[in-house]
Amino acid sequence: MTQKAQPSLFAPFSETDDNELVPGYRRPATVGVNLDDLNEAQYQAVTTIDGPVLVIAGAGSGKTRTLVYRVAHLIENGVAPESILLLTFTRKASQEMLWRAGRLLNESCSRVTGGTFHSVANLLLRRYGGHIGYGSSFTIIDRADAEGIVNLLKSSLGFTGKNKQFPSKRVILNMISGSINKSLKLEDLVTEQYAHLTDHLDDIVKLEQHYQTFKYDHGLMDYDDLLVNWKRLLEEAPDVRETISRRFSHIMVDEYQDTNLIQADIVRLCAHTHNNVMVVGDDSQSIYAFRGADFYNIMRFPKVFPDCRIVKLEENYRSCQPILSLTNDIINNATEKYTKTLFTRIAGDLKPRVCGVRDERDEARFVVRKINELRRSGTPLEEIAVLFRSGFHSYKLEMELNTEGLDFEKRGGLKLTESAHMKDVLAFLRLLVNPQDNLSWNRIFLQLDKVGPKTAQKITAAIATAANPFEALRKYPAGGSSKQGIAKLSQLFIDLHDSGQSPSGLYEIVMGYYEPIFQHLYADDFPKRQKDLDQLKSIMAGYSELQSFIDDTALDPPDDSTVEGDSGGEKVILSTIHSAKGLEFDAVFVIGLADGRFPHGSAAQGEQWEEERRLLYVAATRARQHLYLTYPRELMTPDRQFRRVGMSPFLAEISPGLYERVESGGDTSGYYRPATRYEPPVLSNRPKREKKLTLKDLPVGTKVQHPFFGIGTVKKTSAPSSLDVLFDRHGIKTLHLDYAKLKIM
DNA sequence: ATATGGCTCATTTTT
DNA sequence: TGAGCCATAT
Repeated sequence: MTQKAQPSLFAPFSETDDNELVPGYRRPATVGVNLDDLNEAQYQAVTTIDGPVLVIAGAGSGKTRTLVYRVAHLIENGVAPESILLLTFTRKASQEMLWRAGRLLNESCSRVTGGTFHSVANLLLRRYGGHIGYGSSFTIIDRADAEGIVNLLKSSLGFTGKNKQFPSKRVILNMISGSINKSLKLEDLVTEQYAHLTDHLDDIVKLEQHYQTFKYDHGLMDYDDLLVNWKRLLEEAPDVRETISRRFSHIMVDEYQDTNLIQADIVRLCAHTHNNVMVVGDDSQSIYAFRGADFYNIMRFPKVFPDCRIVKLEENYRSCQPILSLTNDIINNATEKYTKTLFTRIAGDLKPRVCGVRDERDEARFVVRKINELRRSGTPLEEIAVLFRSGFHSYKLEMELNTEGLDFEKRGGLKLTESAHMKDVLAFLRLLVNPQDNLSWNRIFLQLDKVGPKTAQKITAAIATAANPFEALRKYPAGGSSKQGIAKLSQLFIDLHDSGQSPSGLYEIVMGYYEPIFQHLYADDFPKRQKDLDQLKSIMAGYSELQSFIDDTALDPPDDSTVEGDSGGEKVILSTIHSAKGLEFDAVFVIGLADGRFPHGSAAQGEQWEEERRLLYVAATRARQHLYLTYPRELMTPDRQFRRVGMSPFLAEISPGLYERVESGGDTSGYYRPATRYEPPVLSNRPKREKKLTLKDLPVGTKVQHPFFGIGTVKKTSAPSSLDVLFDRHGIKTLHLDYAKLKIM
């Protein structure tokens, strides 16, 4: 279990180590790596101290180990840990890597700088960015905020949802981000990749311009700006470029196939004084093309660094041969491939299992049963992972795990800071840092009674441009019904301003104001949400600067597991495939391998299709010993209809000899019928599993159990068949008897 | 004119 | 679950 000791992954810069290479640094006698553990190719990579190195590495070939060992080797050879920069791609992977490094390198590791491109960009811009563009007072916004802005703009520009064809805000943001990362004009990107949207080109371009202006006007920055500004900083401020390049004498990049052009440029610029760069990548695992990643970066690397050394890692140290044969087969079906045949010496002859299941519920039960079997035979829960294409594919499984009492940790999907109540609280704090932050103002006004979108926008427009928005708010001539609310709000900001408190002190003041609103707004489930806020409080306690807290929450949102900490440890990992990148597990389930779900329904033939295939490759190569691939034969559509679906084409392509088929079997509930005699079920004709409950069976005060919400008490019933139940952990829920699977306790 | 509640519909992936 | 739309309440 990875535990973050501090909110940031970094060895932060201290005020004194500004640019000179830690004079007087004495290298440790040894940091304790044994290079005999390495194979020839790994040894080459590890022991190269100077000059550029390109490492082409297959799945499970010990990339991370190679990188960590190299760090150790560098330190043993007199390189100061402070001057090593380790760039990785995803948060989880970078945590995992630093954790491994920590075990090996002990105290030396805490002095290595490491993290994602975005967090390092933030660090450097904060420190050196004053020279350029934005200056130092901006608020970094996350995806959800960016969507909010686009939303706002869509309505103010008159692009309402009447036009079904108009792309969703998410698609628009992907386009904007894609065009930046690929250094393409938005127009070109649309014609190339979103041909079906060419009709809306003008609107999209207009929206994009407004989006950029909006951000600039309100001192906001999104993820892409971070990288763009980092690059600008390096290009346009020679003294800073010099300083940074000297500061980090050795740069290493993991998952290089996932970098985009900007990131490749950044690496080149950072290394310009020494060329001590080592990048590690695998073109078969490129799954971020949708946001501008370009695996030709790998091909280009030798051109950018002409004297570079190329090392290939082809031996797999992770999976047993049957798994490897299957994953090789997946990637061999690719239309465009760069040959690299992996082999292994790992023992194990268990073939991967492919299992067709009736529907998601059956799938969930199958997975839970297998998890229990694995656990009985000695596999710890945290060595078992269930992977899927999209966040919501695991909902059924989550319910099933809950009823079984199995703990799980979900990765990917909604972050803590993306939930409404967290954004509410953060909005107040953000305004203290950046009073121009229009979005946060808007959010806060909307909380007030008798204030809707129109009024909120009016007030925001009136004050956010003022020199002192707080003062402007105090003087704002609020009309009739909303007057009191605004006065209270104004008073809050005066209190906050006068207090001069630490972040946790500010939190207390904000909560004094927000608590009643909070309980009113989320009347049905505020107890559960309250826990999140308590977490926020404990996180904030670790900060002395509000600004750095705001930045970290945008870039590196805390997840529940790191904060709750000592909740027992043993947890199954549920993860989107994208978030599972770079990790490995003894047993892996890949679920939802149905046509239309994987590959994702809108993936076109061609490059998108190939990326989906690589995605399956990434998923399957996470497994060490046990690999299960399941596909439901029937899925629920959004309108609660069941639809028959086929097996994922990728699964169908695999030679049958490479896997073993298993039946989902063992389902004793009686409603399972063999798939051979399949008939499209009609909901009302289904055999009833239990006698149907009516309201007469559930008078007020009855204790009931719900598969997801747990145990609760009936508070109110209303004809014909709905009832309010108070659950311990989820507050009051209104349930419908026809759908809710309630049991009387 | 604006706020609010009920209804319908669709729902990628990440920093 | 949220976002958009429409009808009704204030």
